[in-house]
Amino acid sequence: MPELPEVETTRRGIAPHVIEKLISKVIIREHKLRWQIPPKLKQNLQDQTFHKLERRAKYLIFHTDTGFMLLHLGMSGSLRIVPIGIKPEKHDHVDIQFTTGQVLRFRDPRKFGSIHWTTDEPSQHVLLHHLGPEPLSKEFNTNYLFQKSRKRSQSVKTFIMDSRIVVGVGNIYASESLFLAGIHPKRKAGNVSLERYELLVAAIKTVLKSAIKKGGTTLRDFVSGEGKPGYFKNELKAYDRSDQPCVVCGNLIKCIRLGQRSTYYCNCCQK
DNA sequence: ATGCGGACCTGTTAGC
DNA sequence: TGCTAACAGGTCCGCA
Repeated sequence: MPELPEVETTRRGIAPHVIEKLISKVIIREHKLRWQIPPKLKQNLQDQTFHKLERRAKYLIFHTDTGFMLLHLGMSGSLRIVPIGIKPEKHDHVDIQFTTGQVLRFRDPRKFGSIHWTTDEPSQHVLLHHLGPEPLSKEFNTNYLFQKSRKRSQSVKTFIMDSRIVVGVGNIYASESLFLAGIHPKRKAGNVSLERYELLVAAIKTVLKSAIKKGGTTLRDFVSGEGKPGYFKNELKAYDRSDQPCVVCGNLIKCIRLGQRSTYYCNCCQK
């Protein structure tokens, strides 16, 4: 369930259990996720300690004395803290055990997630260096987005989902942000005014912040290992609401495909 | 350079 | 009820 708020929630949830704890054992049951897990990961982590856990886009960056482990949850990945001794289930691919008696467990049924190791500055990593600004940073502002959008013919929705433009806007929050900003998802990015980009930037920040806040309420679930899905579902105004009345005008929410992804909007409120 | 479609996987659900 | 097809929160790659 990882969009940016879920990744951030995961980071906050697991950090107290993994930071400055001694790693006693690493178990890799499935080496091939989206890419091969580095064969040396095990020995790199053995007897090490994570000093810092950062998030960049949807990547989690674990700092050690000798390098960095980068982890992406893909579409179906999750990280849990469980006590040592709990039997792994079918899609529990990686365990990192600590001398505290706890295990950081990586589960990913669809195997779209990935784990990497780098000794370079993580921002220079081949998968990170091209990334656009964080949506909640000052760098991501009206002028930036407006400039980037000029002469773009693609839809504004696929535009804001492009990680080179801005990171962390996934399929759910793209629909939600455009709804909040009153912009039709199919409109050409180059054809949206400065004034409306101001609304969109504000909407993206508002939606993500509020979802992170909601995610905060499920920290306990993440940590204990029983993640309750759908905790923000009732906050959604457009996503997954096909044929249900728009909360603003009452017209039925529509669903179309854009870039092979379901896209929800109100034909009356979004122009 | 930009933008699109395909690919990677498995689980769940809708439809016949 | 049982099988099949479509679809799911991401994002990289290659081609036009």
